[in-house]
Amino acid sequence: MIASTQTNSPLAGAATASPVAIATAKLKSAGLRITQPRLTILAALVKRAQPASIETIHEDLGKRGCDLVTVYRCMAAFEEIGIVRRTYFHNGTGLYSLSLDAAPHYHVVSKATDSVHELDPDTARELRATLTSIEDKLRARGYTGVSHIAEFFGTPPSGNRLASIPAPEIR
Amino acid sequence: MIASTQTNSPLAGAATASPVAIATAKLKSAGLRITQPRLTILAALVKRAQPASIETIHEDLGKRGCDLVTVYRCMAAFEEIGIVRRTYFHNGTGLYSLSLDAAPHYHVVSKATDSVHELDPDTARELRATLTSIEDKLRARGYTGVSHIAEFFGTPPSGNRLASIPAPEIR
DNA sequence: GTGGATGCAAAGAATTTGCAACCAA
DNA sequence: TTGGTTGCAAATTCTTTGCATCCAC
Repeated sequence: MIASTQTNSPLAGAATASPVAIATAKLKSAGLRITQPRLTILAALVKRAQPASIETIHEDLGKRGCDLVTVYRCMAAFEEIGIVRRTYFHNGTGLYSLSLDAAPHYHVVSKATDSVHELDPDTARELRATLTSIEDKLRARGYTGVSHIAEFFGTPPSGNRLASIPAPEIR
Repeated sequence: MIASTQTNSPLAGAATASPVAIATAKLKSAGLRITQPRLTILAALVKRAQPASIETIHEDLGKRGCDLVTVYRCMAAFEEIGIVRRTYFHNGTGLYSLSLDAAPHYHVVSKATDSVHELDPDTARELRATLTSIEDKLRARGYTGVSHIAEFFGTPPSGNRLASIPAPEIR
């Protein structure tokens, strides 16, 4: 679904298309403009590769950073056209991550530190299958605009505190 | 797990114990005090029987209502000892619901209205099994204080108010 | 009596909005 | 050119904190 929306993009079929290129193609096809702040934010998201707060993303921007408000607005726009997903920190603050592939990812968010670990592929696949089938069930019942969130919280074992990129697998 | 923590309560084994009585027993065994605001809040939670915002719960209190801040503090305390669960509305605001049984419930939260529908028992059971097994995996991996959230969002079909919300238990 | 709980006010954090200036298409 | 975007400031919303008073145990 996500991939198919860009078949008429100049980058379609380019297996090596960078995440930023894919995202900008989606921006364009959504009628949104490619601006410097957006490119910078996208680059930061790619680099971080895991859910991060608006605040964190803003800090990640560095020299070419834009206003915090712009990050909020961009993330809202990105979410709307499906290039980022929003999840939540244990206290309810929003966490955003790139979602250029159709398959959502799932994470274990540390309650203590701000580290985020991704579920291992097998576990994620199983969870995704379950959640997707429930979404389908809801659509069959007439629900529209169906989405979901699923997140795990916990304190990581002490040796595992490093939120590396890419996130360590948990099995 | 939750049920077993009150085996030494005077109410243990009483199949007819009211939700409020169960909750107060848990408060007592946690060393917390049984106050009028807490009793009123518990009653409101029982009556509503589905996730609600702090604001909504506060409004539900009516005549015997307490300060909004007290609701916040009580819900935090309740969550800590496991008699309520916190989930999230689509925009990230917290939603609380009683969780006196060990099995968490799952909901479809309407993006438009503030209605909340509970998943049917079979679907919930399947989802719960999947999520619980992942939690177990994390504990085996050394994580502590493991919990999760899982929530569905969508716009319900018009007229589908009957989407299996269990009749509110008021005893 | 005493420490936990509450109310009120005030602070804080997260997020949104208004509007003029700006710039991508 | 022109409407989408941005920055800055201010407003909102949600939640937490300080502290004196109060009350459950």
